[in-house]
Amino acid sequence: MIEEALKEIRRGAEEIITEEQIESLVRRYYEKGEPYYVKAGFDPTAPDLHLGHTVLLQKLAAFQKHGGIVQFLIGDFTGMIGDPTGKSQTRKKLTKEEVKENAKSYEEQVFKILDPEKTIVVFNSDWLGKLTSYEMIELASKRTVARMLERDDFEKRFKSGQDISLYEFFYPLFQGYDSVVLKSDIEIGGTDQKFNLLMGRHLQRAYEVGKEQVILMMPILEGLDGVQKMSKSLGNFIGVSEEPNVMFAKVMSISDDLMWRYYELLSARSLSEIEKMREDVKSGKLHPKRAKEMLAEEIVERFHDKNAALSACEEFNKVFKQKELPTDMPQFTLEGPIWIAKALVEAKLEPSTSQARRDLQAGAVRVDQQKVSDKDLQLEAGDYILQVGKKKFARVKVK
RNA sequence: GGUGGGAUACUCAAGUGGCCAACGAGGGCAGACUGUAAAUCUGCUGGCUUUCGCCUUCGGAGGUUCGAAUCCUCCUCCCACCA
Repeated sequence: MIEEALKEIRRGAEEIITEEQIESLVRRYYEKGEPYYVKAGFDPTAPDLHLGHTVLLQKLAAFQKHGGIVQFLIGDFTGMIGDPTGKSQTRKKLTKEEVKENAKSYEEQVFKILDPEKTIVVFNSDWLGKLTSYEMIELASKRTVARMLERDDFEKRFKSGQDISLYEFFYPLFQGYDSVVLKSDIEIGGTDQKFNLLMGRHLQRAYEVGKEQVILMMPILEGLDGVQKMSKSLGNFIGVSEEPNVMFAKVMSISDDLMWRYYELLSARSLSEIEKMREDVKSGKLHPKRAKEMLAEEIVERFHDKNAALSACEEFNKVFKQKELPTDMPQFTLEGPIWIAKALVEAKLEPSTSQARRDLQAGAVRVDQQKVSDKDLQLEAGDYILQVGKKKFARVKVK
Protein backbone atom coordinates (compact mmCIF):
# COMPACT_ATOMS: atom_id res chain seq x y z
CA MET A 1 0.00 0.00 0.00
CA ILE A 2 2.68 2.45 1.00
CA GLU A 3 4.77 1.31 -1.90
CA GLU A 4 1.89 1.95 -4.29
CA ALA A 5 1.32 5.39 -2.81
CA LEU A 6 4.96 6.31 -3.16
CA LYS A 7 4.97 5.15 -6.72
CA GLU A 8 2.11 7.46 -7.60
CA ILE A 9 3.77 10.30 -5.76
CA ARG A 10 7.04 9.80 -7.54
CA ARG A 11 5.34 9.46 -10.89
CA GLY A 12 6.64 11.91 -13.44
CA ALA A 13 8.67 13.83 -10.87
CA GLU A 14 11.92 15.21 -12.18
CA GLU A 15 13.62 15.40 -8.84
CA ILE A 16 12.75 14.84 -5.19
CA ILE A 17 14.74 16.15 -2.25
CA THR A 18 14.65 13.90 -0.36
CA GLU A 19 12.94 10.64 -1.13
CA GLU A 20 13.53 9.31 2.37
CA GLN A 21 11.63 12.19 3.91
CA ILE A 22 8.62 11.68 1.68
CA GLU A 23 8.62 8.05 2.53
CA SER A 24 8.53 8.74 6.24
CA LEU A 25 5.70 11.25 5.85
CA VAL A 26 3.59 8.79 3.91
CA ARG A 27 4.48 5.99 6.26
CA ARG A 28 3.49 8.09 9.23
CA TYR A 29 0.15 8.80 7.63
CA TYR A 30 -0.59 5.19 6.93
CA GLU A 31 0.60 3.97 10.30
CA LYS A 32 -0.62 6.73 12.59
CA GLY A 33 -3.10 8.65 10.47
CA GLU A 34 -1.18 11.90 10.75
CA PRO A 35 -1.62 14.15 7.72
CA TYR A 36 1.02 16.45 6.31
CA TYR A 37 1.00 19.76 4.46
CA VAL A 38 1.80 20.12 0.79
CA LYS A 39 2.34 23.64 -0.45
CA ALA A 40 2.22 24.99 -3.96
CA GLY A 41 2.26 28.62 -4.98
CA PHE A 42 0.28 30.22 -7.78
CA ASP A 43 0.30 33.53 -9.52
CA PRO A 44 -2.50 35.89 -8.51
CA THR A 45 -2.97 37.25 -12.02
CA ALA A 46 -5.85 36.17 -14.17
CA PRO A 47 -5.88 32.40 -14.00
CA ASP A 48 -6.33 31.04 -17.45
CA LEU A 49 -5.17 27.57 -16.74
CA HIS A 50 -3.97 25.14 -19.36
CA LEU A 51 -2.92 21.54 -19.07
CA GLY A 52 0.62 22.59 -18.26
CA HIS A 53 -0.58 24.01 -14.97
CA THR A 54 -2.59 20.93 -14.20
CA VAL A 55 0.51 18.78 -13.99
CA LEU A 56 1.18 20.36 -10.61
CA LEU A 57 -2.45 20.21 -9.62
CA GLN A 58 -2.63 16.54 -10.29
CA LYS A 59 0.43 15.92 -8.28
CA LEU A 60 -1.27 17.75 -5.44
CA ALA A 61 -4.35 15.60 -5.94
CA ALA A 62 -2.18 12.52 -5.73
CA PHE A 63 -0.86 13.70 -2.40
CA GLN A 64 -4.39 14.27 -1.17
CA LYS A 65 -5.14 10.63 -1.75
CA HIS A 66 -2.33 9.68 0.53
CA GLY A 67 -2.64 11.96 3.51
CA GLY A 68 -1.67 15.33 2.11
CA ILE A 69 -3.46 18.54 3.00
CA VAL A 70 -2.86 21.02 0.21
CA GLN A 71 -1.83 24.55 1.00
CA PHE A 72 -2.93 26.32 -2.13
CA LEU A 73 -0.97 29.51 -1.91
CA ILE A 74 -1.99 32.51 -3.94
CA GLY A 75 1.08 34.67 -4.18
CA ASP A 76 -0.68 38.00 -4.13
CA PHE A 77 2.26 39.64 -2.38
CA THR A 78 5.12 37.99 -4.22
CA GLY A 79 3.21 38.41 -7.46
CA MET A 80 3.47 42.11 -6.94
CA ILE A 81 7.25 41.91 -7.01
CA GLY A 82 7.45 39.37 -9.76
CA ASP A 83 9.90 36.50 -9.91
CA PRO A 84 13.14 38.01 -11.15
CA THR A 85 13.80 37.55 -14.82
CA GLY A 86 16.09 40.49 -15.27
CA LYS A 87 13.63 42.32 -17.37
CA SER A 88 10.44 42.99 -15.56
CA GLN A 89 10.19 45.76 -13.07
CA THR A 90 7.91 45.71 -10.09
CA ARG A 91 4.53 44.75 -11.40
CA LYS A 92 1.37 46.63 -11.07
CA LYS A 93 -0.28 46.01 -7.80
CA LEU A 94 -3.58 44.23 -8.02
CA THR A 95 -6.36 45.51 -5.84
CA LYS A 96 -7.82 43.34 -3.12
CA GLU A 97 -10.95 42.93 -5.20
CA GLU A 98 -9.02 41.79 -8.25
CA VAL A 99 -7.12 39.24 -6.22
CA LYS A 100 -10.36 37.97 -4.69
CA GLU A 101 -11.90 37.76 -8.11
CA ASN A 102 -8.98 35.80 -9.51
CA ALA A 103 -8.91 33.54 -6.50
CA LYS A 104 -12.52 32.72 -7.09
CA SER A 105 -12.00 31.75 -10.68
CA TYR A 106 -8.99 29.71 -9.60
CA GLU A 107 -11.22 27.74 -7.32
CA GLU A 108 -13.71 27.09 -10.07
CA GLN A 109 -11.04 25.60 -12.27
CA VAL A 110 -8.88 24.00 -9.63
CA PHE A 111 -11.49 22.03 -7.77
CA LYS A 112 -12.14 20.00 -10.86
CA ILE A 113 -8.92 18.31 -9.85
CA LEU A 114 -8.34 18.99 -6.17
CA ASP A 115 -10.44 17.78 -3.30
CA PRO A 116 -11.84 20.91 -1.64
CA GLU A 117 -12.10 19.07 1.66
CA LYS A 118 -8.37 18.67 1.76
CA THR A 119 -7.39 22.06 0.44
CA ILE A 120 -6.60 25.26 2.28
CA VAL A 121 -6.42 28.41 0.21
CA VAL A 122 -4.05 31.02 1.59
CA PHE A 123 -2.80 34.43 0.49
CA ASN A 124 0.74 35.40 1.30
CA SER A 125 -0.05 39.08 1.59
CA ASP A 126 -1.68 38.06 4.89
CA TRP A 127 1.70 37.68 6.50
CA LEU A 128 4.19 39.21 4.07
CA GLY A 129 2.24 42.45 3.98
CA LYS A 130 2.64 42.77 7.72
CA LEU A 131 6.35 42.18 8.04
CA THR A 132 8.13 44.97 9.90
CA SER A 133 11.44 46.35 8.72
CA TYR A 134 13.03 44.60 11.63
CA GLU A 135 11.60 41.28 10.55
CA MET A 136 12.65 41.83 6.99
CA ILE A 137 16.20 42.47 8.07
CA GLU A 138 16.09 39.37 10.17
CA LEU A 139 14.87 37.45 7.13
CA ALA A 140 17.61 38.92 4.95
CA SER A 141 20.20 37.94 7.53
CA LYS A 142 19.44 34.28 6.99
CA ARG A 143 21.13 34.18 3.62
CA THR A 144 24.39 35.47 2.22
CA VAL A 145 24.94 37.27 -1.03
CA ALA A 146 27.31 34.57 -2.19
CA ARG A 147 24.59 31.96 -1.78
CA MET A 148 22.07 34.19 -3.52
CA LEU A 149 24.36 34.52 -6.48
CA GLU A 150 24.29 30.79 -6.94
CA ARG A 151 20.93 31.12 -8.53
CA ASP A 152 21.34 30.61 -12.25
CA ASP A 153 20.00 33.84 -13.61
CA PHE A 154 21.62 35.90 -10.87
CA GLU A 155 24.95 34.29 -11.53
CA LYS A 156 24.73 34.89 -15.23
CA ARG A 157 23.73 38.47 -14.84
CA PHE A 158 26.34 39.14 -12.21
CA LYS A 159 29.12 37.72 -14.33
CA SER A 160 28.09 39.64 -17.40
CA GLY A 161 27.73 42.83 -15.43
CA GLN A 162 24.02 43.22 -15.86
CA ASP A 163 21.84 44.83 -13.25
CA ILE A 164 20.56 42.87 -10.32
CA SER A 165 18.25 44.94 -8.24
CA LEU A 166 18.29 44.37 -4.49
CA TYR A 167 14.59 43.82 -4.39
CA GLU A 168 15.02 40.77 -6.59
CA PHE A 169 16.76 38.99 -3.75
CA PHE A 170 13.60 39.22 -1.76
CA TYR A 171 11.53 37.10 -4.07
CA PRO A 172 13.16 33.79 -3.17
CA LEU A 173 13.38 34.87 0.45
CA PHE A 174 9.69 35.59 0.62
CA GLN A 175 8.74 32.40 -1.12
CA GLY A 176 10.83 30.50 1.37
CA TYR A 177 9.42 32.47 4.24
CA ASP A 178 5.94 31.33 3.18
CA SER A 179 7.04 27.82 3.99
CA VAL A 180 8.19 28.96 7.40
CA VAL A 181 4.83 30.52 8.17
CA LEU A 182 2.84 27.65 6.74
CA LYS A 183 5.06 24.98 8.26
CA SER A 184 4.83 23.06 5.02
CA ASP A 185 6.10 19.51 4.92
CA ILE A 186 6.39 19.41 1.19
CA GLU A 187 6.52 22.03 -1.54
CA ILE A 188 6.05 21.23 -5.15
CA GLY A 189 6.86 23.30 -8.20
CA GLY A 190 8.38 23.23 -11.65
CA THR A 191 12.02 22.38 -12.21
CA ASP A 192 12.67 26.04 -12.90
CA GLN A 193 11.76 26.74 -9.28
CA LYS A 194 14.52 24.70 -7.73
CA PHE A 195 16.37 27.60 -6.15
CA ASN A 196 13.26 29.10 -4.62
CA LEU A 197 12.05 25.75 -3.37
CA LEU A 198 15.36 25.02 -1.71
CA MET A 199 15.18 28.39 -0.04
CA GLY A 200 12.08 27.23 1.83
CA ARG A 201 14.03 24.29 3.11
CA HIS A 202 16.88 26.48 4.21
CA LEU A 203 14.70 29.06 5.92
CA GLN A 204 12.70 26.46 7.80
CA ARG A 205 15.97 25.28 9.24
CA ALA A 206 17.16 28.81 9.96
CA TYR A 207 13.93 29.68 11.70
CA GLU A 208 13.94 26.39 13.56
CA VAL A 209 10.51 25.38 12.36
CA GLY A 210 11.27 21.84 13.34
CA LYS A 211 11.01 20.45 9.86
CA GLU A 212 12.64 20.84 6.50
CA GLN A 213 10.23 20.69 3.65
CA VAL A 214 10.62 18.07 1.02
CA ILE A 215 10.76 19.50 -2.43
CA LEU A 216 9.34 17.78 -5.42
CA MET A 217 9.89 19.18 -8.86
CA MET A 218 7.71 18.42 -11.82
CA PRO A 219 8.89 18.74 -15.39
CA ILE A 220 7.52 21.43 -17.64
CA LEU A 221 4.88 19.96 -19.92
CA GLU A 222 5.57 20.14 -23.62
CA GLY A 223 2.97 21.85 -25.77
CA LEU A 224 1.11 20.42 -28.75
CA ASP A 225 4.23 20.68 -30.89
CA GLY A 226 6.01 18.33 -28.53
CA VAL A 227 9.07 20.52 -28.34
CA GLN A 228 8.47 23.78 -26.59
CA LYS A 229 6.84 24.17 -23.24
CA MET A 230 3.12 24.55 -23.22
CA SER A 231 2.28 28.20 -23.06
CA LYS A 232 -0.42 30.52 -24.10
CA SER A 233 1.89 32.86 -25.93
CA LEU A 234 3.28 30.07 -28.08
CA GLY A 235 -0.23 28.98 -28.96
CA ASN A 236 0.53 25.33 -28.31
CA PHE A 237 -1.74 24.87 -25.34
CA ILE A 238 -4.94 23.17 -24.31
CA GLY A 239 -6.93 25.41 -22.01
CA VAL A 240 -8.95 23.84 -19.24
CA SER A 241 -12.00 25.90 -20.17
CA GLU A 242 -11.93 25.17 -23.85
CA GLU A 243 -14.87 23.68 -25.68
CA PRO A 244 -15.09 19.89 -25.48
CA ASN A 245 -14.76 19.48 -29.23
CA VAL A 246 -11.76 21.77 -29.45
CA MET A 247 -10.13 20.15 -26.48
CA PHE A 248 -10.67 16.70 -27.90
CA ALA A 249 -9.31 17.61 -31.31
CA LYS A 250 -6.26 19.23 -29.81
CA VAL A 251 -5.39 16.11 -27.87
CA MET A 252 -5.85 14.03 -31.00
CA SER A 253 -3.39 16.20 -32.89
CA ILE A 254 -0.43 15.42 -30.66
CA SER A 255 2.14 12.91 -31.77
CA ASP A 256 2.10 9.33 -30.52
CA ASP A 257 5.31 9.86 -28.58
CA LEU A 258 3.89 12.85 -26.84
CA MET A 259 0.76 10.88 -26.05
CA TRP A 260 2.65 8.72 -23.57
CA ARG A 261 4.18 11.73 -21.98
CA TYR A 262 0.71 13.19 -21.52
CA TYR A 263 -0.49 9.89 -20.11
CA GLU A 264 2.26 9.96 -17.56
CA LEU A 265 1.79 13.53 -16.49
CA LEU A 266 -1.90 14.15 -17.06
CA SER A 267 -3.81 10.91 -16.82
CA ALA A 268 -5.39 9.64 -13.64
CA ARG A 269 -4.81 6.09 -14.81
CA SER A 270 -2.36 4.10 -12.80
CA LEU A 271 1.12 3.56 -14.07
CA SER A 272 0.57 -0.15 -14.47
CA GLU A 273 -2.54 0.44 -16.50
CA ILE A 274 -0.66 2.78 -18.78
CA GLU A 275 2.19 0.33 -19.11
CA LYS A 276 -0.29 -2.31 -20.19
CA MET A 277 -1.78 -0.03 -22.83
CA ARG A 278 1.66 0.66 -24.10
CA GLU A 279 2.34 -2.99 -24.53
CA ASP A 280 -1.00 -3.55 -26.22
CA VAL A 281 -0.24 -0.82 -28.70
CA LYS A 282 3.15 -2.33 -29.36
CA SER A 283 1.72 -5.79 -29.95
CA GLY A 284 -1.06 -4.43 -32.11
CA LYS A 285 -3.83 -5.31 -29.71
CA LEU A 286 -4.71 -1.68 -29.23
CA HIS A 287 -4.75 0.84 -32.05
CA PRO A 288 -2.71 3.90 -31.15
CA LYS A 289 -5.50 6.14 -32.31
CA ARG A 290 -7.85 4.45 -29.87
CA ALA A 291 -5.31 4.94 -27.11
CA LYS A 292 -5.22 8.60 -27.93
CA GLU A 293 -8.98 8.80 -27.99
CA MET A 294 -9.08 7.34 -24.53
CA LEU A 295 -6.70 10.02 -23.35
CA ALA A 296 -8.72 12.74 -25.03
CA GLU A 297 -11.91 11.37 -23.50
CA GLU A 298 -10.38 11.32 -20.07
CA ILE A 299 -9.19 14.88 -20.32
CA VAL A 300 -12.45 16.23 -21.71
CA GLU A 301 -14.40 14.36 -19.07
CA ARG A 302 -12.30 15.87 -16.32
CA PHE A 303 -13.00 19.42 -17.34
CA HIS A 304 -16.51 18.90 -18.68
CA ASP A 305 -18.34 15.62 -18.26
CA LYS A 306 -18.72 12.13 -19.59
CA ASN A 307 -21.36 13.02 -22.15
CA ALA A 308 -19.36 15.89 -23.53
CA ALA A 309 -16.40 13.57 -23.87
CA LEU A 310 -18.33 10.92 -25.73
CA SER A 311 -20.01 13.31 -28.09
CA ALA A 312 -16.71 15.09 -28.75
CA CYS A 313 -15.24 11.76 -29.75
CA GLU A 314 -18.19 11.03 -31.97
CA GLU A 315 -18.01 14.46 -33.55
CA PHE A 316 -14.31 14.10 -34.11
CA ASN A 317 -14.69 10.85 -35.98
CA LYS A 318 -17.63 12.14 -37.90
CA VAL A 319 -15.72 15.11 -39.23
CA PHE A 320 -12.30 13.62 -39.72
CA LYS A 321 -12.86 9.99 -40.39
CA GLN A 322 -16.18 9.96 -42.20
CA LYS A 323 -15.40 13.39 -43.61
CA GLU A 324 -18.83 14.58 -42.75
CA LEU A 325 -19.64 18.11 -41.78
CA PRO A 326 -19.39 19.28 -38.20
CA THR A 327 -22.65 19.80 -36.36
CA ASP A 328 -21.93 23.38 -35.48
CA MET A 329 -20.46 25.85 -37.89
CA PRO A 330 -20.19 29.60 -37.68
CA GLN A 331 -22.74 31.34 -39.88
CA PHE A 332 -22.34 34.37 -42.06
CA THR A 333 -24.56 36.35 -44.33
CA LEU A 334 -22.87 38.02 -47.28
CA GLU A 335 -23.81 40.32 -50.11
CA GLY A 336 -23.63 38.59 -53.41
CA PRO A 337 -22.57 37.83 -55.96
CA ILE A 338 -19.22 37.53 -54.33
CA TRP A 339 -15.84 36.21 -55.40
CA ILE A 340 -14.96 33.05 -53.52
CA ALA A 341 -11.68 34.44 -52.15
CA LYS A 342 -13.50 37.40 -50.68
CA ALA A 343 -16.19 35.20 -49.21
CA LEU A 344 -13.54 33.14 -47.42
CA VAL A 345 -12.11 36.26 -45.86
CA GLU A 346 -15.55 37.52 -44.88
CA ALA A 347 -16.32 34.17 -43.28
CA LYS A 348 -13.10 34.45 -41.29
CA LEU A 349 -11.67 31.31 -42.81
CA GLU A 350 -8.80 33.24 -44.32
CA PRO A 351 -6.80 36.22 -43.08
CA SER A 352 -6.42 37.90 -46.47
CA THR A 353 -7.46 37.49 -50.03
CA SER A 354 -3.85 36.80 -50.94
CA GLN A 355 -3.79 33.85 -48.59
CA ALA A 356 -7.20 32.75 -49.87
CA ARG A 357 -5.86 32.89 -53.39
CA ARG A 358 -2.93 30.67 -52.43
CA ASP A 359 -5.14 28.10 -50.79
CA LEU A 360 -7.41 28.17 -53.80
CA GLN A 361 -4.37 27.48 -55.92
CA ALA A 362 -3.36 24.63 -53.63
CA GLY A 363 -6.75 23.00 -53.89
CA ALA A 364 -7.50 23.40 -50.21
CA VAL A 365 -10.86 25.06 -50.63
CA ARG A 366 -14.19 23.28 -50.82
CA VAL A 367 -17.66 24.56 -51.42
CA ASP A 368 -20.43 22.17 -50.42
CA GLN A 369 -17.80 19.45 -50.08
CA GLN A 370 -16.66 19.89 -53.67
CA LYS A 371 -13.11 20.93 -54.35
CA VAL A 372 -12.95 24.31 -56.02
CA SER A 373 -10.76 24.34 -59.09
CA ASP A 374 -11.95 27.64 -60.48
CA LYS A 375 -10.06 30.43 -58.76
CA ASP A 376 -12.46 32.96 -60.17
CA LEU A 377 -15.58 31.30 -58.84
CA GLN A 378 -18.40 33.70 -58.05
CA LEU A 379 -20.95 32.78 -55.43
CA GLU A 380 -24.46 33.70 -56.52
CA ALA A 381 -27.34 34.02 -54.07
CA GLY A 382 -27.92 30.86 -52.08
CA ASP A 383 -26.63 28.84 -49.12
CA TYR A 384 -23.17 27.37 -49.13
CA ILE A 385 -20.84 25.51 -46.87
CA LEU A 386 -17.30 26.75 -47.19
CA GLN A 387 -14.30 24.78 -46.07
CA VAL A 388 -10.57 25.48 -46.00
CA GLY A 389 -8.26 22.61 -45.26
CA LYS A 390 -9.55 19.98 -42.91
CA LYS A 391 -10.36 22.09 -39.95
CA LYS A 392 -12.02 25.28 -40.98
CA PHE A 393 -15.71 25.36 -41.82
CA ALA A 394 -18.35 28.03 -42.20
CA ARG A 395 -21.94 28.22 -43.38
CA VAL A 396 -22.70 31.25 -45.50
CA LYS A 397 -25.84 32.69 -46.92
CA VAL A 398 -25.28 34.84 -49.99
CA LYS A 399 -27.97 37.38 -50.70
C1' G B 1 37.06 57.05 -23.88
C1' G B 2 39.40 54.45 -28.54
C1' U B 3 39.13 50.84 -32.61
C1' G B 4 36.77 47.30 -35.39
C1' G B 5 32.20 44.20 -36.37
C1' G B 6 26.97 43.91 -36.52
C1' A B 7 21.29 45.13 -36.79
C1' U B 8 17.55 41.83 -43.13
C1' A B 9 10.64 39.01 -43.24
C1' C B 10 7.90 34.45 -37.44
C1' U B 11 13.29 32.63 -36.19
C1' C B 12 18.23 31.72 -38.02
C1' A B 13 20.70 33.48 -42.17
C1' A B 14 22.41 35.12 -47.55
C1' G B 15 22.51 39.44 -50.40
C1' U B 16 26.89 44.82 -50.73
C1' G B 17 23.72 50.02 -56.79
C1' G B 18 19.14 47.72 -61.16
C1' C B 19 17.48 40.56 -62.77
C1' C B 20 15.11 41.87 -54.75
C1' A B 21 9.01 40.91 -51.89
C1' A B 22 14.65 39.81 -51.29
C1' C B 23 18.99 32.82 -51.90
C1' G B 24 18.83 29.00 -48.17
C1' A B 25 17.30 26.53 -43.53
C1' G B 26 13.82 26.04 -39.59
C1' G B 27 8.89 27.02 -38.45
C1' G B 28 3.92 27.65 -40.33
C1' C B 29 -0.09 26.62 -43.93
C1' A B 30 -1.95 23.38 -47.72
C1' G B 31 -1.95 18.79 -50.93
C1' A B 32 -0.73 13.22 -51.30
C1' C B 33 -0.17 9.03 -47.94
C1' U B 34 -2.48 7.94 -42.96
C1' G B 35 -5.08 7.19 -37.60
C1' U B 36 -6.27 15.32 -38.44
C1' A B 37 0.08 10.76 -35.24
C1' A B 38 5.09 10.26 -36.81
C1' A B 39 8.11 9.74 -41.14
C1' U B 40 8.18 10.85 -46.35
C1' C B 41 7.12 13.45 -50.99
C1' U B 42 4.98 18.13 -53.30
C1' G B 43 3.34 23.25 -53.41
C1' C B 44 2.82 27.87 -50.91
C1' U B 45 4.68 31.20 -47.20
C1' G B 46 4.07 40.69 -46.97
C1' G B 47 -0.52 43.24 -48.38
C1' C B 48 -4.02 45.13 -52.06
C1' U B 49 -6.29 45.22 -56.83
C1' U B 50 -9.56 38.25 -59.76
C1' U B 51 -2.57 39.71 -60.99
C1' C B 52 -2.12 44.04 -65.98
C1' G B 53 0.14 45.83 -62.03
C1' C B 54 0.30 48.86 -57.41
C1' C B 55 1.67 49.67 -52.19
C1' U B 56 4.54 48.59 -47.66
C1' U B 57 9.12 45.97 -45.86
C1' C B 58 15.88 45.02 -45.09
C1' G B 59 17.49 49.20 -36.96
C1' G B 60 15.73 55.03 -37.18
C1' A B 61 16.02 59.92 -39.72
C1' G B 62 17.83 62.44 -43.79
C1' G B 63 20.83 62.61 -48.47
C1' U B 64 23.32 61.02 -53.37
C1' U B 65 21.26 58.59 -57.85
C1' C B 66 17.08 57.73 -63.46
C1' G B 67 17.20 53.71 -59.69
C1' A B 68 19.31 51.89 -52.85
C1' A B 69 18.61 46.34 -48.38
C1' U B 70 23.10 47.76 -51.00
C1' C B 71 26.68 54.36 -51.45
C1' C B 72 27.07 59.03 -47.96
C1' U B 73 25.74 61.78 -43.17
C1' C B 74 23.70 61.75 -38.41
C1' C B 75 21.20 58.90 -34.55
C1' U B 76 19.75 54.38 -31.55
C1' C B 77 20.90 49.56 -29.88
C1' C B 78 24.05 45.10 -29.66
C1' C B 79 28.93 42.42 -29.87
C1' A B 80 34.43 42.00 -29.80
C1' C B 81 39.13 43.96 -28.71
C1' C B 82 42.08 48.00 -26.53
C1' A B 83 42.38 51.73 -22.45
